[in-house]
Amino acid sequence: MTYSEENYLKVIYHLSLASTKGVTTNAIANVMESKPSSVTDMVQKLAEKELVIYRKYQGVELTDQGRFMALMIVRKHRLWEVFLVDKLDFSWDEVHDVAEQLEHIKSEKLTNKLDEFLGFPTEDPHGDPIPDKEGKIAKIEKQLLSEIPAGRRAICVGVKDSSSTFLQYLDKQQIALGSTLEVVSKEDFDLSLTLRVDNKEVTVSNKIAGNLFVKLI
Amino acid sequence: MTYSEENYLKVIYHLSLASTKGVTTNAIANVMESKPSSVTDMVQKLAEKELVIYRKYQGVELTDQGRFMALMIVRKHRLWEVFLVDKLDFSWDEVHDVAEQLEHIKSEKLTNKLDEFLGFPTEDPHGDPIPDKEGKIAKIEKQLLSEIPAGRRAICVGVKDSSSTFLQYLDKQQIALGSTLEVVSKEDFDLSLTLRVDNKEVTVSNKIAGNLFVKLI
DNA sequence: AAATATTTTTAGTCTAGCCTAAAAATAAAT
DNA sequence: ATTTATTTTTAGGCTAGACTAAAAATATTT
Ligand SMILES: [Mn+2]
Ligand SMILES: [Mn+2]
Ligand SMILES: [Mn+2]
Ligand SMILES: [Mn+2]
Repeated sequence: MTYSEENYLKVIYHLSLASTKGVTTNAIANVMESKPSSVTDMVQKLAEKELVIYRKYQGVELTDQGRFMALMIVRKHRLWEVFLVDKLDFSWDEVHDVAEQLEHIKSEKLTNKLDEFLGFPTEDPHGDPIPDKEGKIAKIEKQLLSEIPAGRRAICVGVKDSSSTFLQYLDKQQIALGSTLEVVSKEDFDLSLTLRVDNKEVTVSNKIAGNLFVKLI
Repeated sequence: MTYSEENYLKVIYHLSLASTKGVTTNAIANVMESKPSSVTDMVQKLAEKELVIYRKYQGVELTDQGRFMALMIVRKHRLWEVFLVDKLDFSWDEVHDVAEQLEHIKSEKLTNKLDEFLGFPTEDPHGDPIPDKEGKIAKIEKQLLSEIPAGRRAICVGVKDSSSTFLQYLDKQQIALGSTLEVVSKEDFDLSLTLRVDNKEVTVSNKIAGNLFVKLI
């Protein structure tokens, strides 16, 4: 498995979570910031290796083997993110690019020892679940903050967008995983929300609320 | 800097320690398990980038910039080896291959935070010195065990060969870094040595003794 | 249903990093 | 000082993984 093949598998895995149909060539190209023709090439190679099922013009789906490989990459990515934050004091907006590299290190022993060293974490610093060594991944109970009606309280449990601009915005608003958010009111006009966080009121746009995962309490 | 360029620089660095002259094409090809023609190719690219000085048929030497880059790769390699042994309970014969991968991770912050997390170690699990972030590397005082005369005592401080067969042999003989070795006698015929280690006597061949670094006490 | 737009695939190129085989330079032996 | 052996370089090829441009298939409008 090359570095590049691993990246394709991971992207296909993430895209396949969003839709039940086959993952399209263009969608992959967009995420990878490459060209559809390059994607077609690679997808045909992955099909040769039986990591995906490919039918011309119909997109691709992961095989069981392909999904397992993708999950192992996701596992490594998220474990390394935990390592960086918990052990090396990185902040949650600094870990992604380094984890993109570390996820390709090939050593089962390393992955499993790291998992143990970190205390078998179940979630990464962004609230995403960490697959175990068998590829089992917990389904985390969560909704988007934008779907919560006024008057309800919820705990922040994850982010949909984990770009550093978004994460730094949350830091500035003092919103972290585990924070309790009360939806004070919701504007009909732009769907912006007024929240109470730590006894302070903040207003966030619908776009912000649509990228924060919460759990009602 | 590609993965491959980094490997070349590192190999050139290691070979340049052994001889004062330019590092030869064949020597590089041997270590890299590749062909001299491939080496010539790459060496010309590195010369373009001013990482080495190359004169046809005369071998290469690192420039200051090239040496610094090589040292940063060596630094990462050895820090990761310490991490694997100290934090993840790898044994000293299991770390090299994984460190070969980890040494290519590009993040100064990661390297320096890791260094700090490990308590700024000065040596790796094989007794090799770890360059600091400026590229300074301590010269460790050491001799080969094969050069120690009978009757003297010495502390084991490093290995020249760090193949897992050799390291496992040392484990079996209960020789570790820090062990005190007394040279009880030396055979004239084959230069084999009888040592006292932990009040037990062991006989080791000249080949073994030629791969163990010690410091007289 | 036909026309138009979009998506996807194919065909052909390019570069990095490897290779083999042949030529050129250097080193060693006679 | 030649001849012979070794080392190194050049020339030409191959594959992975990207690209552009053109063709083919599918989706959307009219
Ligand atoms: Mn990430
Ligand atoms: Mn994450
Ligand atoms: Mn090593
Ligand atoms: Mn080492």
